[in-house]
This record gives sequence, structure tokens and C-alpha cells, in this order.
Amino acid sequence: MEINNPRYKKQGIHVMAAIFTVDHGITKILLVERKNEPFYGMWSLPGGALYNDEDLEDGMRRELLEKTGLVIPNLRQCSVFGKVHRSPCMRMIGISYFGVIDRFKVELLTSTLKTSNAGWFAINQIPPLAYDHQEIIQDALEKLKESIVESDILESLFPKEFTLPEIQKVYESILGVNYDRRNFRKRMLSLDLIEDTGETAKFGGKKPAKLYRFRKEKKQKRIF
Amino acid sequence: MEINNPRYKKQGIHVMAAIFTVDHGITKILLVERKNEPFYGMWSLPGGALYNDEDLEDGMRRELLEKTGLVIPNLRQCSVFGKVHRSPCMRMIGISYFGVIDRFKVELLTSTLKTSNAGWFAINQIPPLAYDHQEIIQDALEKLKESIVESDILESLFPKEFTLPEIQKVYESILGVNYDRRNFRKRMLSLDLIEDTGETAKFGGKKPAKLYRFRKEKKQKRIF
DNA sequence: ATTATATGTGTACCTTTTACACAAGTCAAT
DNA sequence: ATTGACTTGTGTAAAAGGTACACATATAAT
Repeated sequence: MEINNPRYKKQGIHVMAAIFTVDHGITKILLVERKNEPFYGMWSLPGGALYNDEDLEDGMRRELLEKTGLVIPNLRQCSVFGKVHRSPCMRMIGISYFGVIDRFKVELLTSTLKTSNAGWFAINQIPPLAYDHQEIIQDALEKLKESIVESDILESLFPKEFTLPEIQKVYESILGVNYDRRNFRKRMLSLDLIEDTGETAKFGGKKPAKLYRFRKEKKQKRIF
Repeated sequence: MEINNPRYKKQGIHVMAAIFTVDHGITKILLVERKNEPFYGMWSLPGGALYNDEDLEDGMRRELLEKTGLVIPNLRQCSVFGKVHRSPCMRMIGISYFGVIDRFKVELLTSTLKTSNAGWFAINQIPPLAYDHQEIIQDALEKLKESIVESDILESLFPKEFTLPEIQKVYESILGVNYDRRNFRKRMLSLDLIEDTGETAKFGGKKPAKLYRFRKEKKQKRIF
């Protein structure tokens, strides 16, 4: 069992990530299947024990890469979970991160992952999870909701160019609300977060939508 | 050196608290003088190593009580600091909390504290601090600013009854801005956060101010 | 009584948010 | 080529919320 690796035997710091995506209007989270006891075979957040000689976020990125093959540009620290018996074996302090990733990069995942079975689960169809990971996901989802309304974290979720109806669906899916198309557009354009590319989307039936991109420089401003 | 106590020798979890108060319009923070190496004699945030058999917040409260004699009703988890070399001795993961306390309880502090020299410092007159505590304070202050505009954390800062000019000064001190008296009053009363007691403040010269109290039930709502 | 000082109050203006309907571009079927 | 179905794009009026601003009142000190 990897936890006996002397490199981090003397500590119980566990880093883990709640990585979200939005796939066809459904908010999903990345989970991995456990290959060791305890909770063998159950699903859990990707993560693992922090090495003594690596920074927190470095450890988080290493674990994410090892377990899922993913590199997330924009990881944010979330919360600490420290109940004495949250892990059945040894005392484990869990430190959670959250982030989002472009749904088009989902393909990347299943082809490059080496160490674990991984998959995306709709946040209202999550299987029974190891440890207190269900609680950690709920917490991370709240933090994500808070952060998308005033920040650029969503950039990681989109390709370079995207349409306004697309980004609206993502907001609606994550926040669980619906917006009027005209008002959403007005609001989104009044921030200087995104800009018109001049192009229109060729794909998709019906009327072609304008393509937008994120601006390089933007002032932070509360969105909703 | 307490760090050699076998109870937590095998781990490096350090909990610490940024406790703020507002004293005559000045935002201040609670610091303690270190009695051990490293950083002997320097000031630092109150805190210490977490025991293996106590929950995070329990450890935080125990340390606060031991080091300063204070009991803070409303502590909130803040951030994690995990750089490999943030502590010169062993690897230490620092977990910060923040809270506020009534300035009238400041007296309590210096009389009951047993273990450390403690004191309140204006946040723009902080002495050189041990470890990365200066950075941790800045982070905690930002979190405090975020949280007072949409929450009831300030309850711990006031006696049961208080006047509107008093609470306005507190907001202005923490957020570093000034508000129009009429507009502040209108806004504060439009939330159902506080209620009129019917009494007026006897103390203080000039025109007596109405006394308010926090309501038992209140809906969460963004204030500024 | 007069003065100095801090508190309490209302209104007009401006900005932001919300509600809401129709025209236009594409694809598919005929 | 025309029609129908579908999705995108656009403006305006009403409501709500935020901001600016001046004067009367209660107390304490003189």
C-alpha cells in the first residue's frame, strides 16, 4: 500500500481535486476508481498523499497527472477536512482543490491515463464515494459557484473561441438557474471579460452564432 | 521545545488564528510573542501544532485558549500554507483561521493569559513577524473583508446592543472606506440583520443614539 | 442661553436590473 | 424554390436599487 512509502509515512496530508466540466449542459465531476484498500473499488476524488519535499499545489498537480493524466491550468485551493476519524486507517488531513476543464479535453483523459480507472459523473448522479468525498464535492461545488460569478476561472472550460449561447449554458448548468438570453448577453458584454472575434460558428444547424474569445486583460468584477 | 512532544512529533500540522478587533476605529490583530526557537522573541499569530487526536477546529480553539486566554465564538477556516521551506525546522503545513472579537473583551485577554505575552496591533503597524505570518495576515484580512459584507461574523465584535454609528465605524475601518451616514443606515436596516431595541445609548456626549441588536433569524444577503 | 457636536431623517437623481417580442440566418423536408 | 422548424441576435420601457445631499434635534459644556 503506497501509504507506507517512507517518503510520506510520517504525515497524513492528503491532497485531492474536484475537477468539474460541463458536458452538453450537464455539470460533471471527475472521479477515479480506487485500486487499494480501504474502499477498494469505490470511486473517489483524484488525489493522494503529499510528499514531504513538494509544495502543496505541486503535489496536487502530480497526483492529478498520475491518477488521471490531466493537467489543469487553473487549480484553486478550497477547504481543509480534518476530522480525526475521517479516514479509517491513520489520521489524515484532507486538503481540497477545485478547477474546471474544457469538455473537449475529456477525450485526452481516457487515452492517456495509466494508473486508474477514471470517469466523469453528472453531479446529481454520483456513485457512493470513499471517505468523506461526497461532502468535499458539495463544498467544492459551492466554492466553484462563488468563483465563477466573479472571476475568469471558466477560461479553462472553453476552447479559444466560443459562442454566447454556449457560455450561457455553462453558467446555467453550474449555477442551476436560467437567464434571459438578451439580459445575459448584455451583462456578459458589459464586463470586458470577452470580446467579439468577428467570426461566426460554422458548425451546428440553424443560425450561426458569433464567436467570442476571452480578453487578455480584464478587470475583476462581480458578474451575478 | 514543545515540537518534540511525541504526541504530534510525526506530523507537521500547524493551526493558527488571525483574530481581529476594531478599537476606536482602528482595525487591530491579536499577536503573541514567541517563547521558543525558532524566531524566539518575535511576534506571531497565536497557534500551534495540532494533536493527532483532536479535530482541526478543536485544536485551534485549544491553542487560542492556551496562548491568549481567549474564546472566540465564530472561527472560520481560511487558507492553507504549504511551501516546503516555510518553516526552517521541519516541514509544516499551516492552516489558518480568522475571527473577530468584541473590543470590550480585550481586557479579558491580558488578565487571564498564562502562557504568552499577547497584544493587539493596528494592522498597519505590525511588527516583524515569525515565519510567513505577515502573508497569512494579509490573506486573512481579505477573507475577513469578503465575509463581513455578506454574513453575520461581526456579531462577535459587538456587545448585545450597539448603535448604528458604531457599526458603521467598524465597517469603515475593516473595509477601509467611508459611507454616507444616511445611506449606510438605510442599507443596514433594509437587510433584516439587526433590529431596534427601543432603547437609546445613555453614555457618550451629544445626542443619544438608538440601540440595536442582531436579530436571531436573518436571511443571508450581500451587504456591499 | 448659547455653542459645539453627534445623531436621525427624506427626496430627487442616476444606474442597474429585469421583463419582454420580433426579425433574421440556416437546415431539412417538400 | 418554397415552407417550416429552430436557433441566434437585438432594443426599450418599467422597476429596483444605489448615490448624493441638507437640515432639524438631542445632549453636554460653557
